[in-house]
Amino acid sequence: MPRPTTKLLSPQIIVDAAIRMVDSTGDFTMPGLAQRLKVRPSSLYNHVSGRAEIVELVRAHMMSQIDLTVVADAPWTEVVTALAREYRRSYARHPRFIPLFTSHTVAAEAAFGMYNALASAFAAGGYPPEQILHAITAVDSFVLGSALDLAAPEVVWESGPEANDAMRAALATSAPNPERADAAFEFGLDALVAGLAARAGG
Amino acid sequence: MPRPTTKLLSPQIIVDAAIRMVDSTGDFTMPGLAQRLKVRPSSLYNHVSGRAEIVELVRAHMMSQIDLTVVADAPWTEVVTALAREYRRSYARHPRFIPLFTSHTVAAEAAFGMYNALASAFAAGGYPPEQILHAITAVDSFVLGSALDLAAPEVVWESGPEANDAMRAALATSAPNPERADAAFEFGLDALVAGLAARAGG
DNA sequence: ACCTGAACACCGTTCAAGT
DNA sequence: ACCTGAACACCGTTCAAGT
Repeated sequence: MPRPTTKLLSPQIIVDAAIRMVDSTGDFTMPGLAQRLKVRPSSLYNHVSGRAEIVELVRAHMMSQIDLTVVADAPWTEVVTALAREYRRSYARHPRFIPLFTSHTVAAEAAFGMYNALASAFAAGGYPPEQILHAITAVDSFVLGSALDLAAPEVVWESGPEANDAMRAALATSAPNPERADAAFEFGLDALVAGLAARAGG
Repeated sequence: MPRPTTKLLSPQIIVDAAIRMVDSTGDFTMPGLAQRLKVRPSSLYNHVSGRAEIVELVRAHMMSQIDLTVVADAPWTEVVTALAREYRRSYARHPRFIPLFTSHTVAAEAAFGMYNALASAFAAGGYPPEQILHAITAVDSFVLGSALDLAAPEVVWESGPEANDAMRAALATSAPNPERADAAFEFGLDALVAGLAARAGG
C-alpha cells in the first residue's frame, strides 16, 4: 500500500480551510480548522508557525490574485482606477476576512506589486516623488475602508433615531448590499481619482 | 463608616480602563480590566453585558468627542473637510483601538450626528439625494482606512524586495509616523473633496 | 445593588512520544 | 517528516452565594 501522493496537510490546504471557515462563520480557530481537516490541532504547527501566520498567508494569497496588468497602456487615471478596483475585488471575494487583516503586521511585502504599479501610474501622471507615497496611501486607505464597508452587516439605517431632512431623503434611496457598497465605491473612486488628477502634472 | 460616594465600577470607568489598556498593550481582556480596576472579572458583568458591549461603548465615547459645529457657516467643501478631519482625529486619539471596531456591529447610531452633518453639507453643495449616501460612504471609508493607517506599525518599506524606479524615488522621501500618515490623510482628503466638488451641482 | 468564588466550555501553543 | 496526546496558561461568561 503506497502512501497517498496528496498530502493531508500543507500551508495551502490550511489557508483554504481558514478562508472557507471565515466565509461561513466569520472567524476561524485552530481547533475548528483541525476538525475540518480531520486532524488534531497540534498537527497544524508542523506547517505554520501559528494563527498569525495563517492570517498573513491568507493576505498574501488574496494579493496574489490581483491582476496588475489590467489596462496597462491606458491613460494613467484609468490605470489607477483599474488597479484600485482589482485591489478591492481581491478583498471582496472573502469580505468577512478583511477585519482580520486590520490588526496588521506589515503587509508591505504582499502589497509591493500593487504599490509598484500605482507608483508607476502616478509617475506617468507627473506626480513628484514626495507626493507619490501620499497618493498611494490615499488609494490604499480608501480601498481598505471600502472593503470593510462590504463586510458590514446590513445597516439598519431606518432605525436611525433622528435623521435630518437631507439624511432622510438620502436614506429613502438606499439599496441593499452588496449593490449599495459597490455603487458607493465606484462613486468615491471616481471622485478620488478625479481629485488626484487635478493635483497632478505640477 | 459611610460607603464611599464614588463607586468602584461603572460603564464609564470600565470604558476608560479599556482605552488605557489598549493604548498600552494593543488589546484588552476581561481579566486584565478587572486587575487594573482591583476587582474580579465577574464583577464587570454587573455593569456591561460583555466584551462586545465594551467595544461599542468605547466607539460611542469616541464619536461623542467629535465637534460637529466646526466651521458651520463655511462653504460646504470646507465643512466636509473639517468634519472628516474631526472624525479621524477622534479615532487618532487611541489608534490601537481602531482595529477592534472593524469586526463591527452597526455603529450607525453612534455615527448619526456625523452622517447628518455630512448629509447637510452635501445637500448644500447641490448633491441629489441618491448620491448623498454614496458621498457619505466615500468619506467614511476614507477616514476609517486612514485611521487604520495610523495604527499600523512603522512600515519597513526599505526592506521591500523589488521596488521599481518610481517607487524607490517615492520611498526616499518617506517621513516617520505619525507625520507621514497625517500628511497622506490631508493630501488624500483634499483630493477626495475636490473630486466630490467637481461632481456636485448637477 | 454589586462583588466574589467556583465552575464551564472554550482558546492558542508546546512538546515528548509515536510511526 | 509529520501526526498524536497530554498538558499549560490563558480566554469570556454564568451563576449561586455572600454582604
